[in-house]
Amino acid sequence: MSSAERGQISRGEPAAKAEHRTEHAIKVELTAVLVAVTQGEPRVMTLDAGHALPSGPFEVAHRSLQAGLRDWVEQQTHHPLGYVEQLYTFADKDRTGAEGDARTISISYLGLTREREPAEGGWRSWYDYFPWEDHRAGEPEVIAQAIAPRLMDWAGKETAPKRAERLQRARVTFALDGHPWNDELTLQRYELLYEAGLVAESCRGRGEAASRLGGRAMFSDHRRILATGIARLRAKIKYRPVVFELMPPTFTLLQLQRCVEALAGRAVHKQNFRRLVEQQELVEETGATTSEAVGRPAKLFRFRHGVVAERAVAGTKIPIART
Amino acid sequence: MSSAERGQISRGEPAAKAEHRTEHAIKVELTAVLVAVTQGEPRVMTLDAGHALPSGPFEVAHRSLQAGLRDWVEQQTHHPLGYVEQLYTFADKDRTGAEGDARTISISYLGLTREREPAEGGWRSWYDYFPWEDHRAGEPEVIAQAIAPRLMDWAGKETAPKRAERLQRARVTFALDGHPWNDELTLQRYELLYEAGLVAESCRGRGEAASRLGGRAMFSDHRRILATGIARLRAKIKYRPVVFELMPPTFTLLQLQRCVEALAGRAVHKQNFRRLVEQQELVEETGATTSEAVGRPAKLFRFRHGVVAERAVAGTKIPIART
DNA sequence: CCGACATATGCTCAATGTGAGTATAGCTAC
DNA sequence: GTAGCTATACTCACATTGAGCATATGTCGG
Repeated sequence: MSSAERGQISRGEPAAKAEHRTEHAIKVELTAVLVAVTQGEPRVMTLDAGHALPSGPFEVAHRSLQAGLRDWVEQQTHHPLGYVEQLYTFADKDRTGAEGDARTISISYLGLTREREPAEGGWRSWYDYFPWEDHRAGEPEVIAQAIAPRLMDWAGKETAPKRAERLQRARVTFALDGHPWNDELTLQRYELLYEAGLVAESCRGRGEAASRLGGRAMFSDHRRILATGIARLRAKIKYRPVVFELMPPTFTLLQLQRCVEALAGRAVHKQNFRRLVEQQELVEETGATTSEAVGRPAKLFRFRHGVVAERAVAGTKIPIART
Repeated sequence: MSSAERGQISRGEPAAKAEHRTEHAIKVELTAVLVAVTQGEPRVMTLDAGHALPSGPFEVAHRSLQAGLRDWVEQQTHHPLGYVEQLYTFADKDRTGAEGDARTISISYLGLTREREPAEGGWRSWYDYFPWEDHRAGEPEVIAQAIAPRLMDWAGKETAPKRAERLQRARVTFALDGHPWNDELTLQRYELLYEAGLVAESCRGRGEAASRLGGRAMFSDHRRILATGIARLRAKIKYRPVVFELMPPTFTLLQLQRCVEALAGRAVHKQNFRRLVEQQELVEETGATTSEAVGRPAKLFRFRHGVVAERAVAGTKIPIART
């Protein structure tokens, strides 16, 4: 048994070098993408008239990163935080807005919750920020009308090898020339638009006209963080039963489907959706039915919390239509 | 167009609160899980006689987190860093060893590379640290012999509701009672053993005897970071063509299979593996064949770099045998 | 030169999963 | 009652996947 295994060891080289650091100029910021789905729209909690995500500095007093995040979010939004998972840690020098030369590290988190009644201020549809991401009613016009031609122009400014690469990226991420739409590429799409100078954030300080793509901009790199959160959530609902964090205690299968569709930004085949949800035993009937205004009443279901323990981390497999 | 979209905005509430911070006591550490596969073993680059991962503090002078990481790794290991992706950011107060009360944030990265000739010092099989993770030749004895009974004891110390939960976690993560083995649960298994006090790291400062499970311990929370890297890589090879970052320029399909098996810690069905790799057009023949000592010569292949661009982020689908 | 042996490679088959469509049931509004 | 809507049950073709059999092409010991 080595000394390390008794917890006595002190590391050599790396620890020694650590003494020379100049860490006093590094700030650590915690940022939350807090998501809820209401009235068929995926919503994100914002501050400052929709320009910022809840965030605050990590402090020595915080027990953990998550604890610090919870403190800030509950303080700023007065909204409780349920399911939380870490997203990404950003620290690019040129992306954090006009903050001088101090370095800021943003540790971002995704939070899922049920929007409380009555509807509070900060909730906004995430498609306000990414209109090109909503394909529930087919491909949004902005892609063919504005995005595609501008990306072509942008690629055209380059010469052969680089141009081909730009064209390829545009085709794959925005489903041009018959490529299939991939809902999980939200971040890649935003980054492509950023590089192409088509979002307001990439024009900052350069005095250029803001984009006319229709998406709202945000403070600092918050829109990038939001894109990261959307991409992660879209990927995750396909193999982990996290959708239920966004649902009320009981719900109909159609409500569940609408929730998934809102998040994924695309329509799903109703019958297949039911088949999958039921045969995976993710839900159980409550016995009650809804009495909505119109149509045959639907059975009410609740999430079977048992599956989380049983299959641990198995797989949810939400079917997402491909055409 | 709002002021934010012209890049003029300064955030209200959160920015104001940020002034009260006490960030001077927070250190930011960059840590690398650098992986290579040689002689059929998945290896990780270590320092300090295998007790630490390459790491160093993030400094204001670094262009980005990745740039800082590359600097440290190349300085400490003299080994170039190829493919890199962020893993996770840790900051638990009680997991970073005996460093007083200064808070340390560890931002960890996964790096993939080809081990250089001649074999250098720091490379170690990651199964030295996690012997229970290698199921290529069936379930390792340590699970039935040592892990399972001790976890049962640990669960038995609790009363009804909590005991059931512990038992369930043990069964699912370690494939007891007929549950299938899930190779991606490396981190969950390590965390379970940590909680149960069965790894040396969780006995630190408590004077308890170190575990006899056979796994090497590491400095601070480096073994947890390594577990995170293994889990991520095992998940990723199944849907992204990252294995090729670990392969030489040309290779046979069996070599590729052995590499995947080393990483996943389980055997795969040979014919199905070939079928999948070939029909996905991940590789192309070089025209040459190997002339190994024994057996029919195998065709040599190279990775088709085109697929990365073509299918962007589509899916590799490496088949992993279930029984 | 032969046969044992080892790896490479081609092919089949059953079971399961998945996308898409048809058909029927049970409500409300008029 | 019927139009119109949603709920729910089945069907079907096709792709994917796990598993195994068969054959090809080398080396090696005699």
